[in-house]
Amino acid sequence: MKFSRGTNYALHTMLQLAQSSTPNKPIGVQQLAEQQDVSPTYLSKILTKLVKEGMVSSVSGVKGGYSLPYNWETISFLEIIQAIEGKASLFDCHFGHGPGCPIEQVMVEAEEKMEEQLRKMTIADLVKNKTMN
Amino acid sequence: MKFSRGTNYALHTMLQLAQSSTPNKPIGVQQLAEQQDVSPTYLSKILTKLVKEGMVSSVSGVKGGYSLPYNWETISFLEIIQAIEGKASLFDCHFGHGPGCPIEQVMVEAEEKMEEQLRKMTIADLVKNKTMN
DNA sequence: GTAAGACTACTCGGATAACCTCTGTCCGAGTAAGTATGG
DNA sequence: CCATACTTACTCGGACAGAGGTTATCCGAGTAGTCTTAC
Repeated sequence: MKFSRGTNYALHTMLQLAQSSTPNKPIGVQQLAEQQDVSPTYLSKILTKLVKEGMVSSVSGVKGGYSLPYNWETISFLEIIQAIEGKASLFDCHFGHGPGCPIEQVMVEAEEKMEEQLRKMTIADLVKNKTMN
Repeated sequence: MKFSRGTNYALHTMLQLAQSSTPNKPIGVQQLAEQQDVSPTYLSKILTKLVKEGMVSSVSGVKGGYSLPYNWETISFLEIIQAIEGKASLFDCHFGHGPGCPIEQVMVEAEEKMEEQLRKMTIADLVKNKTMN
Protein backbone atom coordinates (compact mmCIF):
# COMPACT_ATOMS: atom_id res chain seq x y z
CA MET A 1 0.00 0.00 0.00
CA LYS A 2 1.43 3.30 -1.10
CA PHE A 3 0.23 6.73 -2.00
CA SER A 4 0.29 6.97 -5.76
CA ARG A 5 2.81 9.03 -7.61
CA GLY A 6 -0.06 11.13 -8.88
CA THR A 7 -0.74 12.31 -5.36
CA ASN A 8 2.91 13.16 -5.08
CA TYR A 9 2.76 15.33 -8.17
CA ALA A 10 -0.50 16.94 -7.12
CA LEU A 11 0.79 18.01 -3.74
CA HIS A 12 4.05 19.33 -5.09
CA THR A 13 2.28 21.24 -7.81
CA MET A 14 -0.04 22.86 -5.32
CA LEU A 15 2.96 23.96 -3.34
CA GLN A 16 4.62 25.30 -6.46
CA LEU A 17 1.58 27.37 -7.31
CA ALA A 18 1.27 28.63 -3.78
CA GLN A 19 4.86 29.78 -3.80
CA SER A 20 4.53 31.63 -7.08
CA SER A 21 5.56 35.25 -6.89
CA THR A 22 2.69 36.22 -9.17
CA PRO A 23 -0.29 34.41 -7.73
CA ASN A 24 -2.80 35.78 -10.19
CA LYS A 25 -1.11 34.83 -13.42
CA PRO A 26 -1.52 31.22 -14.45
CA ILE A 27 1.56 29.06 -14.87
CA GLY A 28 1.83 26.76 -17.87
CA VAL A 29 1.97 22.99 -17.46
CA GLN A 30 5.32 22.85 -19.16
CA GLN A 31 6.93 25.05 -16.60
CA LEU A 32 5.33 23.15 -13.74
CA ALA A 33 6.29 19.80 -15.20
CA GLU A 34 9.86 20.89 -15.78
CA GLN A 35 10.44 21.62 -12.12
CA GLN A 36 9.19 18.19 -11.13
CA ASP A 37 10.70 16.24 -13.97
CA VAL A 38 7.37 14.85 -15.19
CA SER A 39 5.93 14.80 -18.65
CA PRO A 40 3.62 17.78 -19.21
CA THR A 41 0.83 15.66 -20.64
CA TYR A 42 0.70 13.43 -17.63
CA LEU A 43 0.80 16.29 -15.18
CA SER A 44 -2.01 17.97 -17.04
CA LYS A 45 -4.09 14.84 -16.61
CA ILE A 46 -3.59 14.96 -12.86
CA LEU A 47 -4.32 18.64 -12.69
CA THR A 48 -7.61 18.34 -14.50
CA LYS A 49 -8.73 16.12 -11.62
CA LEU A 50 -7.91 18.94 -9.25
CA VAL A 51 -9.68 21.44 -11.48
CA LYS A 52 -12.84 19.35 -11.38
CA GLU A 53 -12.76 19.40 -7.61
CA GLY A 54 -12.27 23.15 -7.66
CA MET A 55 -8.84 23.15 -6.04
CA VAL A 56 -7.09 24.62 -9.05
CA SER A 57 -8.25 27.03 -11.75
CA SER A 58 -7.25 26.67 -15.36
CA VAL A 59 -7.15 29.18 -18.16
CA SER A 60 -7.17 28.06 -21.78
CA GLY A 61 -5.43 29.59 -24.73
CA VAL A 62 -2.23 31.52 -25.10
CA LYS A 63 -0.73 32.64 -21.79
CA GLY A 64 -3.04 30.16 -20.15
CA GLY A 65 -2.14 27.66 -17.47
CA TYR A 66 -3.03 26.75 -13.92
CA SER A 67 -3.39 28.89 -10.86
CA LEU A 68 -4.88 28.67 -7.40
CA PRO A 69 -8.47 29.71 -6.78
CA TYR A 70 -9.37 32.56 -4.49
CA ASN A 71 -10.06 30.24 -1.55
CA TRP A 72 -6.83 28.29 -1.85
CA GLU A 73 -5.69 28.94 1.69
CA THR A 74 -8.45 26.76 3.06
CA ILE A 75 -7.63 23.70 0.98
CA SER A 76 -6.42 20.84 3.16
CA PHE A 77 -4.04 18.02 2.33
CA LEU A 78 -6.90 15.58 2.71
CA GLU A 79 -8.95 17.26 0.00
CA ILE A 80 -6.07 17.16 -2.45
CA ILE A 81 -5.29 13.53 -1.69
CA GLN A 82 -8.87 12.43 -1.98
CA ALA A 83 -9.23 14.26 -5.28
CA ILE A 84 -6.56 11.97 -6.69
CA GLU A 85 -6.87 8.76 -4.71
CA GLY A 86 -10.62 8.78 -4.38
CA LYS A 87 -12.66 8.84 -1.23
CA ALA A 88 -13.10 5.11 -0.69
CA SER A 89 -12.09 3.55 2.59
CA LEU A 90 -8.64 2.00 2.72
CA PHE A 91 -9.96 -1.25 4.07
CA ASP A 92 -12.98 -3.26 2.98
CA CYS A 93 -13.72 -6.52 4.70
CA HIS A 94 -13.79 -8.73 1.63
CA PHE A 95 -16.12 -11.35 2.89
CA GLY A 96 -19.60 -10.94 4.17
CA HIS A 97 -19.87 -11.79 7.80
CA GLY A 98 -22.44 -9.24 8.70
CA PRO A 99 -22.19 -5.47 8.62
CA GLY A 100 -20.14 -5.04 11.77
CA CYS A 101 -16.84 -6.70 11.01
CA PRO A 102 -14.78 -5.96 14.11
CA ILE A 103 -11.57 -5.90 12.12
CA GLU A 104 -12.96 -3.37 9.71
CA GLN A 105 -14.05 -1.21 12.61
CA VAL A 106 -10.53 -1.09 13.97
CA MET A 107 -9.06 -0.31 10.58
CA VAL A 108 -11.51 2.45 9.77
CA GLU A 109 -10.94 4.02 13.14
CA ALA A 110 -7.20 4.11 12.51
CA GLU A 111 -7.71 5.53 9.06
CA GLU A 112 -9.79 8.32 10.50
CA LYS A 113 -6.94 9.31 12.78
CA MET A 114 -4.77 9.84 9.76
CA GLU A 115 -7.45 11.76 7.88
CA GLU A 116 -8.06 13.95 10.87
CA GLN A 117 -4.43 14.99 10.81
CA LEU A 118 -4.45 15.59 7.07
CA ARG A 119 -7.58 17.67 7.36
CA LYS A 120 -5.80 20.02 9.74
CA MET A 121 -2.89 20.73 7.43
CA THR A 122 -3.05 23.06 4.45
CA ILE A 123 -0.64 23.99 1.74
CA ALA A 124 -0.79 27.52 3.08
CA ASP A 125 0.74 26.27 6.33
CA LEU A 126 3.82 25.17 4.48
CA VAL A 127 4.27 28.40 2.57
CA LYS A 128 4.31 30.36 5.79
CA ASN A 129 7.27 28.43 7.15
CA LYS A 130 9.51 27.25 4.42
CA THR A 131 10.34 27.49 0.78
CA MET A 132 10.42 24.51 -1.48
CA ASN A 133 13.71 22.96 -2.50
CA MET B 1 -4.35 3.37 -2.29
CA LYS B 2 -5.84 0.39 -0.55
CA PHE B 3 -4.85 -2.22 1.94
CA SER B 4 -4.18 -5.39 0.01
CA ARG B 5 -6.44 -8.37 0.14
CA GLY B 6 -3.59 -10.31 1.67
CA THR B 7 -3.77 -8.10 4.74
CA ASN B 8 -7.45 -8.78 4.87
CA TYR B 9 -6.88 -12.52 4.89
CA ALA B 10 -4.06 -12.28 7.40
CA LEU B 11 -6.13 -10.34 9.92
CA HIS B 12 -9.14 -12.56 9.59
CA THR B 13 -7.04 -15.67 9.94
CA MET B 14 -5.44 -14.36 13.08
CA LEU B 15 -8.88 -13.76 14.49
CA GLN B 16 -9.98 -17.25 13.50
CA LEU B 17 -7.02 -18.79 15.26
CA ALA B 18 -7.57 -16.67 18.33
CA GLN B 19 -11.16 -17.80 18.55
CA SER B 20 -10.32 -21.48 18.25
CA SER B 21 -11.68 -23.56 21.07
CA THR B 22 -8.49 -25.61 21.14
CA PRO B 23 -5.74 -23.04 21.06
CA ASN B 24 -2.91 -25.53 21.28
CA LYS B 25 -3.80 -27.78 18.35
CA PRO B 26 -2.87 -26.44 14.96
CA ILE B 27 -5.58 -25.86 12.39
CA GLY B 28 -5.01 -26.90 8.78
CA VAL B 29 -4.90 -24.39 5.96
CA GLN B 30 -7.80 -26.04 4.24
CA GLN B 31 -10.10 -25.47 7.14
CA LEU B 32 -8.96 -21.89 7.54
CA ALA B 33 -9.28 -21.20 3.83
CA GLU B 34 -12.75 -22.70 3.69
CA GLN B 35 -14.12 -20.25 6.23
CA GLN B 36 -12.79 -17.30 4.27
CA ASP B 37 -13.50 -18.59 0.81
CA VAL B 38 -9.88 -18.40 -0.33
CA SER B 39 -7.76 -20.98 -2.07
CA PRO B 40 -5.67 -22.91 0.48
CA THR B 41 -2.47 -22.49 -1.50
CA TYR B 42 -2.76 -18.75 -1.56
CA LEU B 43 -3.64 -18.48 2.08
CA SER B 44 -0.64 -20.62 2.91
CA LYS B 45 1.55 -18.19 1.03
CA ILE B 46 0.29 -15.34 3.17
CA LEU B 47 0.63 -17.30 6.38
CA THR B 48 4.24 -18.18 5.76
CA LYS B 49 4.94 -14.47 5.82
CA LEU B 50 3.40 -14.31 9.27
CA VAL B 51 5.36 -17.37 10.35
CA LYS B 52 8.61 -15.71 9.36
CA GLU B 53 7.75 -12.74 11.51
CA GLY B 54 6.94 -15.03 14.41
CA MET B 55 3.27 -14.11 14.63
CA VAL B 56 2.03 -17.59 13.78
CA SER B 57 3.51 -21.04 14.44
CA SER B 58 3.34 -23.82 11.90
CA VAL B 59 3.59 -27.58 12.31
CA SER B 60 4.47 -29.75 9.36
CA GLY B 61 3.24 -33.24 8.58
CA VAL B 62 0.03 -35.06 9.35
CA LYS B 63 -2.19 -33.23 11.82
CA GLY B 64 -0.07 -30.20 11.19
CA GLY B 65 -1.30 -26.67 10.54
CA TYR B 66 -1.10 -23.21 11.98
CA SER B 67 -1.58 -21.98 15.49
CA LEU B 68 -0.84 -18.90 17.54
CA PRO B 69 2.43 -18.61 19.43
CA TYR B 70 2.56 -18.35 23.20
CA ASN B 71 2.83 -14.56 23.11
CA TRP B 72 -0.08 -14.02 20.74
CA GLU B 73 -1.99 -11.71 23.03
CA THR B 74 0.64 -9.02 22.62
CA ILE B 75 0.55 -8.96 18.82
CA SER B 76 -0.82 -5.69 17.50
CA PHE B 77 -2.69 -4.94 14.32
CA LEU B 78 0.24 -2.89 13.14
CA GLU B 79 2.63 -5.83 13.35
CA ILE B 80 0.34 -8.03 11.32
CA ILE B 81 -0.22 -5.38 8.69
CA GLN B 82 3.45 -4.57 8.37
CA ALA B 83 4.30 -8.26 8.03
CA ILE B 84 2.19 -8.33 4.87
CA GLU B 85 2.42 -4.83 3.47
CA GLY B 86 6.00 -4.16 4.41
CA LYS B 87 7.36 -1.49 6.67
CA ALA B 88 8.05 1.17 4.06
CA SER B 89 6.55 4.60 4.45
CA LEU B 90 3.32 5.25 2.60
CA PHE B 91 4.70 8.37 1.01
CA ASP B 92 8.05 8.97 -0.58
CA CYS B 93 8.79 12.33 -2.08
CA HIS B 94 9.71 11.16 -5.55
CA PHE B 95 12.02 13.91 -6.44
CA GLY B 96 15.13 15.04 -4.70
CA HIS B 97 14.75 18.49 -3.30
CA GLY B 98 16.80 17.98 -0.21
CA PRO B 99 16.14 15.70 2.72
CA GLY B 100 13.47 17.77 4.41
CA CYS B 101 10.59 17.80 1.97
CA PRO B 102 7.89 19.66 3.91
CA ILE B 103 5.15 17.71 2.16
CA GLU B 104 6.72 14.43 3.12
CA GLN B 105 6.95 15.59 6.70
CA VAL B 106 3.24 16.26 6.84
CA MET B 107 2.42 12.93 5.25
CA VAL B 108 4.66 10.93 7.51
CA GLU B 109 3.26 12.65 10.54
CA ALA B 110 -0.26 11.71 9.51
CA GLU B 111 0.77 8.16 8.82
CA GLU B 112 2.21 7.89 12.28
CA LYS B 113 -1.12 8.86 13.77
CA MET B 114 -2.67 5.89 12.07
CA GLU B 115 0.10 3.55 13.11
CA GLU B 116 -0.14 4.72 16.65
CA GLN B 117 -3.76 3.66 16.71
CA LEU B 118 -3.03 0.32 15.10
CA ARG B 119 -0.27 -0.34 17.56
CA LYS B 120 -2.71 -0.01 20.42
CA MET B 121 -5.13 -2.59 19.11
CA THR B 122 -4.57 -6.32 19.34
CA ILE B 123 -6.45 -9.33 18.08
CA ALA B 124 -6.92 -10.29 21.70
CA ASP B 125 -8.96 -7.13 22.22
CA LEU B 126 -11.48 -8.31 19.67
CA VAL B 127 -11.81 -11.78 21.11
CA LYS B 128 -12.75 -10.35 24.45
CA ASN B 129 -15.69 -8.45 23.07
CA LYS B 130 -17.20 -10.20 20.13
CA THR B 131 -17.26 -13.39 18.14
CA MET B 132 -16.58 -13.45 14.46
CA ASN B 133 -19.41 -13.84 11.96
C1' DG C 1 -6.74 52.80 -38.86
C1' DT C 2 -9.58 49.15 -38.23
C1' DA C 3 -12.08 44.94 -38.83
C1' DA C 4 -11.88 40.20 -40.40
C1' DG C 5 -9.42 36.22 -40.79
C1' DA C 6 -5.37 33.26 -40.18
C1' DC C 7 -1.93 31.80 -36.89
C1' DT C 8 -0.03 30.20 -32.67
C1' DA C 9 0.42 28.70 -27.97
C1' DC C 10 -1.97 26.88 -24.87
C1' DT C 11 -5.46 23.46 -22.07
C1' DC C 12 -8.95 19.58 -22.39
C1' DG C 13 -10.13 14.86 -22.76
C1' DG C 14 -10.49 10.36 -24.83
C1' DA C 15 -8.01 6.28 -26.51
C1' DT C 16 -4.42 3.43 -25.87
C1' DA C 17 0.07 1.34 -24.70
C1' DA C 18 3.58 -0.09 -21.12
C1' DC C 19 4.42 -1.57 -16.76
C1' DC C 20 4.20 -3.19 -12.19
C1' DT C 21 2.21 -5.13 -8.23
C1' DC C 22 -1.14 -7.99 -6.29
C1' DT C 23 -3.54 -12.16 -6.70
C1' DG C 24 -3.76 -16.80 -7.57
C1' DT C 25 -2.27 -21.59 -9.31
C1' DC C 26 0.84 -25.51 -9.95
C1' DC C 27 4.07 -28.59 -8.62
C1' DG C 28 7.99 -30.67 -6.43
C1' DA C 29 10.21 -31.20 -1.83
C1' DG C 30 10.34 -31.93 2.97
C1' DT C 31 8.11 -33.74 7.32
C1' DA C 32 5.78 -36.30 10.67
C1' DA C 33 2.22 -39.42 11.96
C1' DG C 34 0.10 -43.75 11.04
C1' DT C 35 0.33 -48.43 8.77
C1' DA C 36 2.02 -52.55 6.82
C1' DT C 37 5.67 -56.06 6.55
C1' DG C 38 9.27 -59.23 7.65
C1' DG C 39 12.15 -61.47 10.74
C1' DC D 1 7.02 -58.05 19.13
C1' DC D 2 9.82 -54.91 17.28
C1' DA D 3 12.22 -52.53 13.82
C1' DT D 4 12.16 -51.04 9.18
C1' DA D 5 10.03 -49.41 5.21
C1' DC D 6 5.90 -47.54 3.08
C1' DT D 7 1.89 -44.62 2.79
C1' DT D 8 -0.57 -40.55 3.68
C1' DA D 9 -1.70 -35.93 5.01
C1' DC D 10 0.09 -32.13 5.71
C1' DT D 11 3.28 -27.52 5.23
C1' DC D 12 7.05 -25.12 2.59
C1' DG D 13 8.71 -22.50 -1.17
C1' DG D 14 9.91 -21.44 -5.85
C1' DA D 15 8.21 -20.61 -10.54
C1' DC D 16 4.91 -18.81 -13.18
C1' DA D 17 0.32 -17.19 -15.14
C1' DG D 18 -3.55 -13.73 -14.94
C1' DA D 19 -5.83 -9.45 -13.64
C1' DG D 20 -6.24 -4.85 -12.49
C1' DG D 21 -4.65 -0.42 -11.57
C1' DT D 22 -1.18 3.07 -12.11
C1' DT D 23 1.73 5.55 -15.13
C1' DA D 24 2.61 7.53 -19.35
C1' DT D 25 2.10 8.84 -24.35
C1' DC D 26 -0.38 10.35 -28.50
C1' DC D 27 -3.49 12.94 -30.88
C1' DG D 28 -7.55 15.54 -32.12
C1' DA D 29 -10.50 19.36 -30.39
C1' DG D 30 -11.44 23.66 -28.34
C1' DT D 31 -9.88 28.41 -26.85
C1' DA D 32 -7.97 32.80 -26.55
C1' DG D 33 -4.49 35.93 -27.49
C1' DT D 34 -1.61 37.83 -31.49
C1' DC D 35 -0.36 38.83 -35.95
C1' DT D 36 -1.50 39.73 -40.91
C1' DT D 37 -3.92 41.64 -44.49
C1' DA D 38 -7.16 44.14 -47.07
C1' DC D 39 -10.03 47.98 -47.53
